[in-house]
Amino acid sequence: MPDLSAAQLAAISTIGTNLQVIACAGSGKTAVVAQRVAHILHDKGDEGIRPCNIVAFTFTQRAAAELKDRIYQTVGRTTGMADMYVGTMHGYCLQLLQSRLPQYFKYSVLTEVQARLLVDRGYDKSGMKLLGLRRWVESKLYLDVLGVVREADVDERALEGHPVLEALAKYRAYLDERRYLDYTEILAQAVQHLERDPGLRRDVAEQVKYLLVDEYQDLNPLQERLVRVVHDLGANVCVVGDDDQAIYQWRGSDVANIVTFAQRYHPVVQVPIVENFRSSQGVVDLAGAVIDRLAPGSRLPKRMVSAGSVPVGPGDLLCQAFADPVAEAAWVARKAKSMLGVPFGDAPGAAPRGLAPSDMAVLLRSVKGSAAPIVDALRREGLPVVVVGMNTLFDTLEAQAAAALFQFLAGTATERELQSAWEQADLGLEPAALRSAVLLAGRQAKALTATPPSVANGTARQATYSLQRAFLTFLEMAQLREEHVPGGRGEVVYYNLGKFSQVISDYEQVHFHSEARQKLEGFASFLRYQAPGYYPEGWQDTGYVKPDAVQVMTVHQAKGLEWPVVFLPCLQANRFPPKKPGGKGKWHVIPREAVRGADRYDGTVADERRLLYVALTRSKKYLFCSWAPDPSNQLYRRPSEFVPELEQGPGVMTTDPALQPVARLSPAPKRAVTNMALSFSDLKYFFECPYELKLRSLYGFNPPLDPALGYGKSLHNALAEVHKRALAGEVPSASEAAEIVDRHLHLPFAYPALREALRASAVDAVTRYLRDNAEALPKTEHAEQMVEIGLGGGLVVNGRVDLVRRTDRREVVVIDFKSTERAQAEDVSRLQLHTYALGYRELTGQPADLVQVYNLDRGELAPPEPVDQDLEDRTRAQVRLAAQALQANRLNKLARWSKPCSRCDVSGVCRSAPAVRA
DNA sequence: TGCACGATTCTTTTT
DNA sequence: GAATCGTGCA
Repeated sequence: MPDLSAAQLAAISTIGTNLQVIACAGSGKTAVVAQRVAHILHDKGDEGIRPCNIVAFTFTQRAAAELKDRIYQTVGRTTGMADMYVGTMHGYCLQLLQSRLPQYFKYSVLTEVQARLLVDRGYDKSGMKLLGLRRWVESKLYLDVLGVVREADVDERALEGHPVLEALAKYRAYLDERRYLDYTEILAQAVQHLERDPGLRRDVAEQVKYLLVDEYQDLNPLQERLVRVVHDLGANVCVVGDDDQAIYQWRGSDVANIVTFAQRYHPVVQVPIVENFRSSQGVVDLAGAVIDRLAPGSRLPKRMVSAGSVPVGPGDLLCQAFADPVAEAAWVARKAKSMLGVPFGDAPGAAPRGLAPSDMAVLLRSVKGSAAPIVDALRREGLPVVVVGMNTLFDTLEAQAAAALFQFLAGTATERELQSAWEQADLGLEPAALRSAVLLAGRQAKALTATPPSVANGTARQATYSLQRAFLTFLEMAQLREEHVPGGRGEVVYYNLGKFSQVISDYEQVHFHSEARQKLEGFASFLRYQAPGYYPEGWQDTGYVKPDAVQVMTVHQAKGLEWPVVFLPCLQANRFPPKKPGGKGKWHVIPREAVRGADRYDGTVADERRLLYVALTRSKKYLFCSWAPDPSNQLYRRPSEFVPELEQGPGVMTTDPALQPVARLSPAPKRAVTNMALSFSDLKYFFECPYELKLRSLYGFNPPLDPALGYGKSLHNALAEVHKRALAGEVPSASEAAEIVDRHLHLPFAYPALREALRASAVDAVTRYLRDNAEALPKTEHAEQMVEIGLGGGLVVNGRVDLVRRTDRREVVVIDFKSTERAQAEDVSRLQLHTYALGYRELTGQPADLVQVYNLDRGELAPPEPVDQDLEDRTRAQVRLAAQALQANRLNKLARWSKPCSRCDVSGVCRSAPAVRA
């Protein structure tokens, strides 16, 4: 940590009043926030302030991980850190709902795609029909509209009698009926309960004493209501942000929040931190010149100054024009290559190192429209490239092959087409194996046509047709193996097929009960017409490994990141700023005047200017802007309106002087501290089989939905309620079991007979548990307790302990519940328990004495096992080993077919069962 | 220079 | 469905 500036010190030490930190780009605000947390804990510890009294909101999970890591580094090992909330607002609200309000235990969260599928499935029930929007084609718009109505500052009077309100009510009832929350609903429900529910208000008032809000300029009105209500419950509020970096208005963020904060909260101390420690004087001056052209009234007055140690040199800042995009891309690639090994000092006084590919980024307004020529050129120069967020799934041959399987099963593709799609994909399959997979699919298709749909709703159990099983079976029959895919494409191919498996899951979760033929036909047409548009941007890669590569991404994605070298190409008119999209929009559905500040959704030149400002301030030293007319497209023939001011900006040259540095070093990537948060379930998979973890968590292969799915969780939730009530001093009696089970039982995929059977066994289990544990329950110490184990080096393991209680002899016992739904190897659950014991120690500073497993199906408490230091050390070492394997992407298959393989749902794409192999 | 017309294109993304 | 381009005409 470098010496703190006066402004930074002021921000850190102001804890007595509300605080607004106006943090310019590169002002070291993460460090400031972390230090402020440390200061609060240190200073207010005597007054009883503990980590659990502090809540910090970030905008993204990535930012949360970074902040958390920084706090850990700054605060050091303090007990109870797992109780400090550092994360997104959505995460906090969900946790609030699901830890304090039992009616929410059984709810699950829908992704955007799933919400859309659900709306299309229930066109009428979802309320969409009321607005006269077209099914499938306009469901995205419908959800956008519902988002605005729930998240914006809506003028109720202007909307009175408008059908959108009725539609929203229907949509909410529909979600409720299916026990779902969508992202907006998480916030909306939490805010509503916080504003109205006295019990919850009391709890939160008691708990939250300090609230930190990062990226405050990006909050929308609903999120601001959350901050307001927590403040009104007595929390000290500190908001950190920079109005110049507000780039999410089109999503409803309201800069007015940050501009008027001091008028709306009091008392408030405002601390501007205008020193930029990141960039050279040249970058700071250029960015300053750009942002100073914003209309003065709309921003907080400030002037960023350079406070870092990075020197400026001639040719550091360029803004060039090229003949066409290909020439531009070629220059970018050549320049990037020539920057390799250029000496660069990361910190004042630090020995310079040679720049590596990962020190460079190419920032674009839109990856989709502009990335291709640049990525090609970089690859041609032999530079490793990572493109974030480009949707390529349905363009890949393997995804098309997977889609062909379902087209074939649905009768919309021929056997020939199926076979050839898989041959085209070139996955290294044995012809005979592929042939047998195709033939089996053919037999399945035939069987489906033979069964008339009318028998579908017979009284007997209708075997549900599983799309996922069809997919996995096909892959198994075809004997697909990652290591047999030619050309080193195994990892990519598996990643894409894993994503496809998630597409199936999304569809099947919503259409689970459809009759086989209908389900197939529906899915096939979904794949053909909808899916490419439903999955707009590729998912962030989930790998833990960060390759040393040039990053290509959008400016939005670059927010909060920094590089020594930044390229900002494709500065064309109609691209940056982009031309307005046409089509039916929100304002065709809801009247503009009903939404306060409706204009901000549309995007203005000012927004684009802020976006440009964000792009420029990502650079530490080298900043290469450029544009070129695109002769193939009449829209993109002129330069962006920002190009002239960049060209005339302070210190900018319009041709590359191409000065060679005196001495080049060999490229050495900055040793990145990779923060890694592992969940207990990751660890569980890892210890069972590292490759299973890879297939499931990294690639995303999902098992077929089980009709009994949700039973284990329901039981778990029922017991969670029992324990929470016990903690509150109110132990339920065995006669309440049925009532408790009914509150928590949620079996979305069970047919009626199964549901009844499972309900009966759940009531049994809970009754038995309440009866057998009547005396032990009052000794509950923690239920559903979050624990966290810091292993150093940015590595954190977190999870939730089912139950901690005291024995008659006052020993602390950590208990985990098991139901046979997902039985697991003995040694794995032992390890898990000992990890929990470690977590308990980190949480309380006290060791746990015993660990124990309670089998819910049999109502049996296994003999307790003592925790000893030696076991703890071994567990710690083992967890660290797992993390290292994950970081190194060393997730290998088990040596041979073994017992876990027979239970593994995804073994079909890993290895053959012994019988088949013979 | 101003206007009508047809052709061509349509971003950003977290939870 | 609408924004914006180039083209052709007055």
